[in-house]
Amino acid sequence: MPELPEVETTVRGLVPVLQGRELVSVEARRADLRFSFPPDLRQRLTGAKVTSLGRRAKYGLINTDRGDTLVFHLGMSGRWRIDPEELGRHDHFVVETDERRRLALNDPRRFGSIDLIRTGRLQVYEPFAKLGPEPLSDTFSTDHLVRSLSGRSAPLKALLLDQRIVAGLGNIYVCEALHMAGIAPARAGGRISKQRVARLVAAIKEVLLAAIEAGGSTLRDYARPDGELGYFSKQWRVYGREGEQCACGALIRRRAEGGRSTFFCPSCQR
DNA sequence: ATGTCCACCTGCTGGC
DNA sequence: TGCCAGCAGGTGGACA
Repeated sequence: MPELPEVETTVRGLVPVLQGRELVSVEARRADLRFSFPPDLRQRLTGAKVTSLGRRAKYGLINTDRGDTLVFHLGMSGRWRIDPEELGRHDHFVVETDERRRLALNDPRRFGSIDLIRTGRLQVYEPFAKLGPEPLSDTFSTDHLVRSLSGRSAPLKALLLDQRIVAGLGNIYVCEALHMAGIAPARAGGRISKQRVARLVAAIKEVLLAAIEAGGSTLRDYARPDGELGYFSKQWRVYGREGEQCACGALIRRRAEGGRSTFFCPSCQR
């Protein structure tokens, strides 16, 4: 379930296991995730101490005292398993700490990735270079979004999924934020009043914060091998609710666009 | 440049 | 019960 809140929750879940710990064992069980990591990754990580963890957009960051940052992306189906009893065929990357805690990056579809980057070069790291602002930062403002949408004819929903405009939103939270802001997903990006853009910016921040909060309370579900959805899935107002009643009474609709499903309320989203 | 579609990969669900 | 189509949280490349 990896959009920004899930990655944030994952990173917070890794902190107690990894922060300040030495990596005594690093095992790559298969290298062909979305792309292959550097061949010296294992050597550079083994014996290194984790100094801190972080997140950029949907990427998790694990910093070491050797000046390297392990960058991971969970793709569609990735998650970290904490202290798995045994390893399965989708546990592609496994580390063990000096406290004998074990972490396995599990990703059946292998759309995720890991990479090892010099920490000082993260800003010029290619996948990061084009990313837009963090949605929860002050840089992500009404002015920024108005500028980014200006003159664009693509559906607003598609533009919000563009990580160059705002980094970290995915299909679920875009649907939820648009519903919260009362804006139709198909509306052209450049044809939304500033006032409504302001409402949208607030809705995006609100829905992400709420999801992080809910995720934080279900961290254990997250790390578990069965990979259940966090509690926030129970708070979805439109996502996954085709045919159900919106709070306004109308029926929620689903529309497929470019291979993705959009859920919306035709009555309160205009 | 912008907009749109598709491939990448595996697993699960629902309909027949 | 078994099979198969359809669908799934992301990303980036191809194309018009």
